[in-house]
Amino acid sequence: MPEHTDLEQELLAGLNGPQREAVTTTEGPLLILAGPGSGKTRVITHRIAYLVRCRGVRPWHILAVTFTNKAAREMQERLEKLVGLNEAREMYIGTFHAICARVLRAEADLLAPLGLTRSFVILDTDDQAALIKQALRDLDLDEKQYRVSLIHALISRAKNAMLSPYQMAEQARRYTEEVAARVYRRYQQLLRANNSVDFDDLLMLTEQLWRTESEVLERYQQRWQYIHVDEFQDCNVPQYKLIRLLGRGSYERPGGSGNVCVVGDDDQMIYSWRGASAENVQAFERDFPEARIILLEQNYRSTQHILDAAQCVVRRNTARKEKRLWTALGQGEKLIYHEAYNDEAEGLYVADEILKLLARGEVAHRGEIAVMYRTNAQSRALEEQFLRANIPYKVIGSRKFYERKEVKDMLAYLRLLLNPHDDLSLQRIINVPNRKIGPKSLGELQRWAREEQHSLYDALQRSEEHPTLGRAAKNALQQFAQLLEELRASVAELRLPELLDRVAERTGYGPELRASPEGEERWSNILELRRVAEDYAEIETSLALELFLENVALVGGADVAQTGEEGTLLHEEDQDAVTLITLHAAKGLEFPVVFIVGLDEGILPHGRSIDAPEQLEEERRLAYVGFTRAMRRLYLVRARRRSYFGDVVYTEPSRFLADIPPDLFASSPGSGSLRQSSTWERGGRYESYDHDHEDYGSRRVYGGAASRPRRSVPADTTFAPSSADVSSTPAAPRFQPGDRVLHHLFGQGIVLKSELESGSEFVEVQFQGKHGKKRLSLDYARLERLP
DNA sequence: TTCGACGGCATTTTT
DNA sequence: TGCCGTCGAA
Repeated sequence: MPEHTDLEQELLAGLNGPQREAVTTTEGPLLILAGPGSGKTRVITHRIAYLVRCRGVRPWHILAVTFTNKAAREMQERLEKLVGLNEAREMYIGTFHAICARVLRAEADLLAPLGLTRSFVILDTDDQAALIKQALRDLDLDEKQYRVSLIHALISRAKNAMLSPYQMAEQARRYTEEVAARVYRRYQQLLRANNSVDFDDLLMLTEQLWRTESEVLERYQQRWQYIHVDEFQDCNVPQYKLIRLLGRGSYERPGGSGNVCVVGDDDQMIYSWRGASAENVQAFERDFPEARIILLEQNYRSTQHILDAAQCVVRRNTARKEKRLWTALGQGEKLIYHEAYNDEAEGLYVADEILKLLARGEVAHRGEIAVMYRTNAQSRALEEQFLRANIPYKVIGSRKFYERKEVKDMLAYLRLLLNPHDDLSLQRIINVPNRKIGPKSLGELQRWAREEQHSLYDALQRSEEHPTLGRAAKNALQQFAQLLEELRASVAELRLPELLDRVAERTGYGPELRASPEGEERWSNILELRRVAEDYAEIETSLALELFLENVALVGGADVAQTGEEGTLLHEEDQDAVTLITLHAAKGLEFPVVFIVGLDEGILPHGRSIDAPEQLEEERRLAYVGFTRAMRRLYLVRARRRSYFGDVVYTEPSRFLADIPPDLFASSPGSGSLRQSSTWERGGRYESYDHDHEDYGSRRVYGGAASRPRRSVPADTTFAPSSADVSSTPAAPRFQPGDRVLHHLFGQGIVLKSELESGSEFVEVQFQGKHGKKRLSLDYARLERLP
C-alpha cells in the first residue's frame, strides 16, 4: 500500500484491522459480516468518505441503500460530517422503496402500458386492505371465510417471491392460496385502474424495468458505480435482484461496476416473515464469486456479560455463521432478572427501577434508557405505570400519526384536489363527514361510472343524469360535486396551509371535530398536519400538493418519524424521555440501559412461533437483537401471570432464560432468586413487591402540539466555504421558490426556498422521489432552470 | 341511512 | 379487553 496520506490517516484513525480492510477495499464485491456493535455504520460511512476523498470517486456515483428512512437520514448526516455538506448531498442515500419510486417516476413513460402515469399513488397498508376487500367483493367471495389480512399476507408473499397471479395459482398448495391468487389478479387490476402501486410493486416494477430495458439499466449502472447495502440480511428477493442487476447486470447481459458492498449479520435477520432470506448471502457469494469477505467481531458497544448472554441464546440456532464477539470493555455489570407477579407489577418494577437508576445518578438522562417488548400491545401496561410514576416516555415505531383516520381523510381530500380521478380517495371521503351519501348511493354511482366508462369523479359531476337514483341522493351528490369543484378552484388562489384550512372548513370536517370534546384531539392532529404543510407554503400550491403528498406517502412525513402518547407527533427536541420500543424496531439502536420485558413462553418466543423450528430461530435472533442493544446494563423481566384478552393466564419463563448461564445474573433486587423459574408451577407464591414507589419529581413533558421550531441546517465542520467573499453584499437570488430546476444527477426538482448566506446562495430543492429535500449551494451545484 | 347491540377476533411490520 | 363488522330497528 502506498504511503498513507493525511486524509487516509484521518479516515482510518481509530479503526481496527478488519474495519480498515473493509474501508480500503474499494473495488470489487465485498461482503462484510458485522456483529452487533461492531462499528458497521462507521465502516460504511468511512468507506464512502474514503472513496470520495482518497480515491477521487465522484459523490454522485455513490449509492447507499438502507431499510429505514431513519437509517438513511442518519447515514446522510454522518456523511455530511465526513465529506462535507455538498458532496454528501450529491450521493444517493435512501431506502429501496424510495429509490424505486424515484426510478419509476423518472421512467414513467415506460410504465404507460401498465396503466401507470408519472403521478402514480403509493398505497399504504390500509389502502391496500381496502382494495383487497374490494377485490373480494368483486369476486363474490366471503370476507369472513377469507380474511383480508390473510389474503393480503399471501399476496404479499407471492409478490416477494416475484410470482404473477398466474404463477401463484399454479404453485398454490392449498385452496386458500388458489383463492388468494384470484384476488391477487383482481387486486392488481384495481391498483392499476387507480393509477396506484403498493410497496411490493415498487420493487417488482423496478426490477422488471431494469431486467427488460437494458439501456435504462445501463444508465443507472453508469450513475451508481459504488453500491452499498446496509442490513443486507433483511433483503428480500426483489431487493437482492435489484442489487444484482445494478452491480452485475442480468445473467444474459452482464454489466455494472461490480463494486457492491453489502453489510449484514445473519444473526440479526428478523424479517424473514417479510420475505427476507438467508439465501441472499449464498446468492451473493454465487453471483459475486470474487467477493472479499470480512468479519467484524469486535464489539464496541456492550460489556462481555451482555454479549455472552446474547450469544448463548442465539448459538442454539442451526445453520448460522459462527462468530465470536468479543469486547475490550470488560465484564461489566451482571444481568438483572426480575420475575413480577403480573403484568401490572412488571410495568411497576420497570418504572421503579428507572427512578432508582436516575436517583442514583447511574444514568444521567432518561434518553439513555429503553424498554423493549415483543408486541406493541405490551406497551400499554408500561405506559400506565410510567404515567403514574411521572416518567416521560416516547413510544417509537408506531407510525400512528399518518394512520389516523382524520389525517388520512384530509390527505384523501388533498389527493383528490390534485388528481380528481383518484377514485380511492374519493370513495374514502365521499361521505366524510356525513353528507348522506351512504354505501347504497355510492355503490350505484360506482356501478354507473363503470358502465359508462367514467371515473367516479366524472360520474359524480354528472350524477344529475343518473337514471335511477332518487332526488335526495342526487341532491347530496350534486352538492358534494360542487363543493369539490369549488375546492379545486381554490388551489389556484391559496397556499397549501390555507388550502388545508379551507378544506377542513368547507367540508365541515373541522367544525364537526371542534364541536365535540372527543374531537379535540383529532382536530389537533389536523393542525399538526397543517404544520407539516407549512414547509411547503412558499411554493405554488399544486406543486406543493404534489410534493407534500409524495413525502407523506413514502417517508411518513419526512422528519417526523416518532409517535408519542396517544399517537401524537413528537419532535426531536421535545424531551429527554425513556424509549418504549418493539424488539423489531430496536434493531440498529443502542442504549446504556435496556429493559426487556415479557420474557415468557408465548410472548418471547411468541406463541405463534413456537411450533415451527424456523420461526423459533427467528425469535432467538429477536432476543439476540434486543440483548445486544444494551451497552452497560441489561434487565430481563417477566410476569408470572398476564391478562390476555380479558382473562388471566399463567405463564412459564421463556426458554431463552434457561440458555443463559446463571452466573451471568446478579441476584435480582427486591425479588427472589433466579431459580424461581419453577415457582409458578408450585403455584400461588406471592412475590413480596415493594409497592410504595417514590416520586423523584420528574416532570411530564409529552409531545402534544408544542410549536415546532424551524429546522436549521446543522452546522457543518468539515465543509469549507468557497472563496466567495464572506463580506460581499449578497446579490439578488437567482432562484425563487417554485422554480423548476434540473440537477445533473438528482433530476428534476422544485425550489422550496432560496437563501443568501455570506454572499452565497443556498437553495432548498425538493427533488422527485423520496430523497426529496436537498439543500444545495449554488457555488457548487449545477442547477439549470427549467421552464 | 344511521345507530346501537352483539359476536368474533386478536404477531412482529423498516416500506 | 377493545376494535371491527354485521344486523335489526328506527
